[in-house]
Amino acid sequence: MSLQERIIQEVIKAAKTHYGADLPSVELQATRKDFEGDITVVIFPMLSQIKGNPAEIGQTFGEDLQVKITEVSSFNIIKGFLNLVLSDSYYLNFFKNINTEASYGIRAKDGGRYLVEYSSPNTNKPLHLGHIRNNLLGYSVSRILEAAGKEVQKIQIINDRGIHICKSMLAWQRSGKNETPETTGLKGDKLVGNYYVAYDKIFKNQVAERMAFGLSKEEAEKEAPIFLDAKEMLRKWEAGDEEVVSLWQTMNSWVYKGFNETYANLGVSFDKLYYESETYLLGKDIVAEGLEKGVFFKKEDGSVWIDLTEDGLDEKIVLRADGTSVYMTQDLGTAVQRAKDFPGTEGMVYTVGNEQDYHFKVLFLILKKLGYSWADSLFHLSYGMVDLPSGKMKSREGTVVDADDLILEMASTAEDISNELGKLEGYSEEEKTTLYQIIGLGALKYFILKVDPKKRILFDPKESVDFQGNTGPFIQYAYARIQSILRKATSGWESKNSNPKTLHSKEKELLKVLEQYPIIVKAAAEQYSPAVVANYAYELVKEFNSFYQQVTILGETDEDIKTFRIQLANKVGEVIKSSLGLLGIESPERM
RNA sequence: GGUCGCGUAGCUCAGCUGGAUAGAGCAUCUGCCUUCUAAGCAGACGGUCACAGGUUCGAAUCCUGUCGCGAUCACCA
Repeated sequence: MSLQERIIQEVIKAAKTHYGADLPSVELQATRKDFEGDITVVIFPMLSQIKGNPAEIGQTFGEDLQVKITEVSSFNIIKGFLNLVLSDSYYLNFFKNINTEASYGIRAKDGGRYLVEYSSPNTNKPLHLGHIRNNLLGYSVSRILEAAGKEVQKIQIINDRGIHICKSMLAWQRSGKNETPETTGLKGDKLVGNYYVAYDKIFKNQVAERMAFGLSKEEAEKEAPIFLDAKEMLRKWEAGDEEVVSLWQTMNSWVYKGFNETYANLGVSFDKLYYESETYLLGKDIVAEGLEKGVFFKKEDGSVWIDLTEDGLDEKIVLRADGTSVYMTQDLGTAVQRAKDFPGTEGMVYTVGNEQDYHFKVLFLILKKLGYSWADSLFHLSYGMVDLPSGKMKSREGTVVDADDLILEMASTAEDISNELGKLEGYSEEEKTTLYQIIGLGALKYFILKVDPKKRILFDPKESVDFQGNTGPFIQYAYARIQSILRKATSGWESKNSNPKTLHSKEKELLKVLEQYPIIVKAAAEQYSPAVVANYAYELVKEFNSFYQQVTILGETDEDIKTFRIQLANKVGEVIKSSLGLLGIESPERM
């Protein structure tokens, strides 16, 4: 039984013996820093059960607790708060327990499985900052769920089909230059992205020409020759036209190669890929099934709908009159497919921007109405857009922050700062390059992940991402400092026993933060929120820096205390590395 | 217009399953490198927690309304 549970039990007992009251629950919280103590019992909520003065009630409980629970060394009462001071031996004992634990805070696999879908970009545009947020979130949540004891399958659905792909293909054909990534030296996704832009340019010209002849914008867009050609190409693709399919495969392979490079640079990966071209027909069976069950209904024109007005939503189409799939049809199909591929899954997470909140609400509701037992385990990990000061990023207008460029820029900033500080003598050029990448990415990833996913992020390219204060490098730096100490420490400290009699207040504060780590991991998993982990890592490092500044480690003359401090620093380093790892951030040995 | 989300210091954000005097970072200012890495530490300055009601012993936190910002309400994905 944990100390918290024992305290609660004793308070309930004391309430019974002293006041004859049955407390339904007892509220405990960590004592605020400005007060003396470690754990606080809040007296106010008991006043409905126990009549009396909160201060006197607190006094009674405090006296009882001090006697019954040896770890409680003293107490004080301020207003209705009973602050309990825990003995140093409690914290020393806690440290002894975790000191030998290999991966403190990480739970062993409990047999449950989660699917986490993320990334899933269109294959006609290079990745930008918005995709970076998606990838970092999805990857980090996967790591967090693993740390909470789940087996995680990271999956991606590749949006490799549809009219948008045909547009790039068409523009490539028109240019007649037979350009390839090899001939141009461009990354494949960039090359294809250029053709998508080229298509749009032609399209816009054609629309403008027709509007000049008096057509409305809608009419002009529908009649633009290049758009009609794209539609024709899509028809050919669906019919399996050899030439079209072959070009489609070639251009897609260029894009995949480019994307994989970016994923590798970002440090994200996937366990299973679903291709939309292979799954877009799924879902029609489910629609048929739903019609039979009476969940869906057919309109006169033959299109199939679901009526969600009783649930406060609208009517939603699930199949077109001509029998072809809409977005919803596909998503129904892929969801069912996933449940088949991974039976017994505890949860499925969809990492998709918040502009699709409504879509997922409807999707989950439909699956539930269709009677799938796993429908309740679906979760839309919705996140806000990354906006520029000028507003939304639009690839067609060229107002995007390119993912590859940004990653390079971050590493280059890290290099500039490192050179200025000049602490890397002895490192080879190769080691330095790796380090700049680790620091630059650390800054970028932390910058994005420390923000609550729900909130939108404003990114100003003119103001570069910080490397000081509440940032990734700040946390990485603490890790590097700790490693430096460990390198200098006399070998053998790992296995030594250390039995300091008392604790420095900074040591105690540090141990309190360490004590939180398993709870933080659990909370982050429950909330699907890397931000919880990021804020914890920051708090831990702040506490460590303060300790480091005020307390000497290697200079300590008492061997027992010295060993303890080295071991404590080592443990802090481990937890920093572990928590940064949950964010997909690496911890450098030097910086 | 309907629905959903957000609104906390000049800026970027924590805190939100109700608890003590609302916390950090950046920016501005002041100290600290002859001692384990100054990407650091210690401090100063900075707040009508958008606004108005309500519930409560107690509200940044819960409820209602108003305002502001964003998203969405496609036989696009």
